[in-house]
Amino acid sequence: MAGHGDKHRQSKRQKTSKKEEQFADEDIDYVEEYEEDYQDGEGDGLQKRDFSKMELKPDHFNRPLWVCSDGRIFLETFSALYKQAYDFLIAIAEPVCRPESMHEYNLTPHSLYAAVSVGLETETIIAVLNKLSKTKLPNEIIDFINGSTANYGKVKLVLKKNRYFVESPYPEVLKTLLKDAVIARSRLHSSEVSDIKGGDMFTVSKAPNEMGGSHTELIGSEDITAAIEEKETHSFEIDPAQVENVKQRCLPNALNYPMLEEYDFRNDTVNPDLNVELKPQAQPRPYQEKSLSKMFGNGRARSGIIVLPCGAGKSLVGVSAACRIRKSCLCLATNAVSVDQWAFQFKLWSTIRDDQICRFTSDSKERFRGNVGVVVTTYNMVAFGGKRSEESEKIIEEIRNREWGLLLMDEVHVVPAHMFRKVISITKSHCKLGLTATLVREDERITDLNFLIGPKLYEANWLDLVKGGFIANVQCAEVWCPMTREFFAEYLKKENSKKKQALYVMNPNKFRACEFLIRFHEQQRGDKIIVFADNLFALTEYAMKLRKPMIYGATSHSERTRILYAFKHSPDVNTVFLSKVGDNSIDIPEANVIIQISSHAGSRRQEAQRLGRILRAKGKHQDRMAGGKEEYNAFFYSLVSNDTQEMYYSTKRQQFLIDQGYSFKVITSLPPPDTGADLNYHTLEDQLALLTKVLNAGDDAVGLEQLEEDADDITLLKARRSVGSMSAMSGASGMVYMEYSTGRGKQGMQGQMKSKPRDPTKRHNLFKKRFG
DNA sequence: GACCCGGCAA
DNA sequence: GAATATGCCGGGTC
Repeated sequence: MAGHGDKHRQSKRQKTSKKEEQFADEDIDYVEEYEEDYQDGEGDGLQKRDFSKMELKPDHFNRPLWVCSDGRIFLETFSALYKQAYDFLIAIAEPVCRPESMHEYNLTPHSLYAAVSVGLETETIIAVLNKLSKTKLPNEIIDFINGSTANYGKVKLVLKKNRYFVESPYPEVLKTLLKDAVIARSRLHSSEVSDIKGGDMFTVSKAPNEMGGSHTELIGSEDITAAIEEKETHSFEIDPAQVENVKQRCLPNALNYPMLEEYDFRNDTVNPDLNVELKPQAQPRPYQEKSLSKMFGNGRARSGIIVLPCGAGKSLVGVSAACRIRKSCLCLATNAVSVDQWAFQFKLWSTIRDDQICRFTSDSKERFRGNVGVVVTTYNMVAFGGKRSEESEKIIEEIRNREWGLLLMDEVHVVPAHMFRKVISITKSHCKLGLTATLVREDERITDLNFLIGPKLYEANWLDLVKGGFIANVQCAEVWCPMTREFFAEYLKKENSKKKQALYVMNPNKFRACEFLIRFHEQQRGDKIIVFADNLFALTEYAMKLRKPMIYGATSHSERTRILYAFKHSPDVNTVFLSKVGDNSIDIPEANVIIQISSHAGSRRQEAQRLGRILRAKGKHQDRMAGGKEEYNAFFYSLVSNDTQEMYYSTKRQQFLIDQGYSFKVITSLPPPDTGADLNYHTLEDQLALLTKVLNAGDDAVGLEQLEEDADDITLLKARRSVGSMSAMSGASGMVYMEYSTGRGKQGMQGQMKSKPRDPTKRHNLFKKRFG
């Protein structure tokens, strides 16, 4: 326990100098061919950025960054300084696109806010950026950084005895803030202050003795020194109900005095300590350690968001944070299953006793004795507006009235913003930590999260985690399935988009591609496969025809667990069909292949979530990767019907995967030519029968009873052995059907260029956007 | 106490 | 804007 702590108590100054030392000491063995490689790429039209007007430093090839005057930054990932540059960039800028060889970042007021929040200072940012840049920093950039960060860190939001105070060493700053109508209106006039001048007086307190002798590890930290010099802090109280509004007014895009929320938990004598620590076997991985160091970098606990892929061990980060703060902790999850998991994780990683932790859901209302502990519950439970049971009423009152040291929020990206607001205004916490796998959400409310919780403290690069073997190495592919003549004719006729959808999802060629992939992965590789479909009709049809078990909303809980158990343990059940249920609550670490046959219009979040299902490192295949040679151990396929609306949606969604740095391919003929006679819907007759069925189903929807019967039928099947012919896979193992590829890999770019289609109009939108 | 169902909300 | 899944509650059965 103490061992971990010590590392984070280093002063910022020490850290900076250490970093600079590294830069200086780094024996850069720069190979010139890298440079040529890069020039080639550029020449090919890879990224037509005009760097020519910039003045290169003489030793530019030692430096990994291109900094443009508009705030964009490009990082060469093959540079010897990549690691340091990456850590630095991720702290000061937003990642835009992170493929294999060249990352793109964006410098924004928000990202700089986040940088300052984790302790970086204006001068440091400029100095390090300059050091890493191939060119002299554009003046615009220097001005931008100065202008954006000048006000940062001057105002703090502090919770004391259940009351909120805006605090600053600079009374004139507080006056500036109070000129804002919203903030002025939110101010509470504390009775202790003689308020003669009508609002100009602040509560003045001597700087608390927090930086006195006992906490020597803090000496040297610059904002502490600043506080010592000031000696006094000034503050005014605000209405707890207005906290959100006040915070919003202070953001970079408004008054530009963003409020830091830091919790000086070591000196909190009001709230009782929670006597828990990490068990010795809880050894955080390097990136987990790094995210914690961002949070606790100056000996206090910062509020903010940590982004780690699914399966990378978010819960250990959460539990570690709670163990470091050692105060009461409220842990919020999205559903009851997740609540159980969190309670389990707390007991697994920490020394917490059963009577110090309790779950609070609709069907388990545990209550802890004593005045301090951990409560795990759902967002719903806290934000619930309807009638509550008597028991719930009591517990929720306790939650409202208590002062929480840590508010731990799981999967922040899936929680609706209004729910968030409610939860945050109901609970009073000193520190909020949001955990998420991705900050992408279609409604673009990420900025809300930034001020509701705090800035992004750390974001792991997925590719680095892949290389470290912490998560699976995923091959993503889009499979283009030509519509059959008859289906396409009907598709063109239909006006109703729902019917159009039914037609392109049920496209026989798509079905055959799906069947082919299932066989290939089950039989050639022994993989475990999940097939996703949002469309219930399609899901049922596919599952029944292929005689595979499926789970959807109406599947009972016991049935779900039965199917999942079989999927995990039976060698005969290797494929399961899931509706949207699988997007969130169901966790299936065994699966390493995902096939999407239909999905919702352009939801990148959904995509990321599904990908997360297969991301955790696959033990069985892990060894192969350790051998040094890169090998895929997980696969993600999106099946798309050519020339339909799906093409458009799909394109938008796949862009996300590429930006995340996944290897990505387009496959244009599945099953491979001259194969597939043994797959379903091989004959025109069968295809037409399917067409009739689809068209009829559109009119009178499949009755629920029918659906239930079908479902029963399927679950019976799972006991039997699937009867597909095993010998029919000839020619399949060669994977010769790949046509275009992009993303990472040494052949990545060159391969791409060579196989680029001649006729640009025939190019997929994806490539138009990136290379056109 | 474990499970199931319908109604309701967001 | 419709459709879909989920959670909470209360009320049931076994």
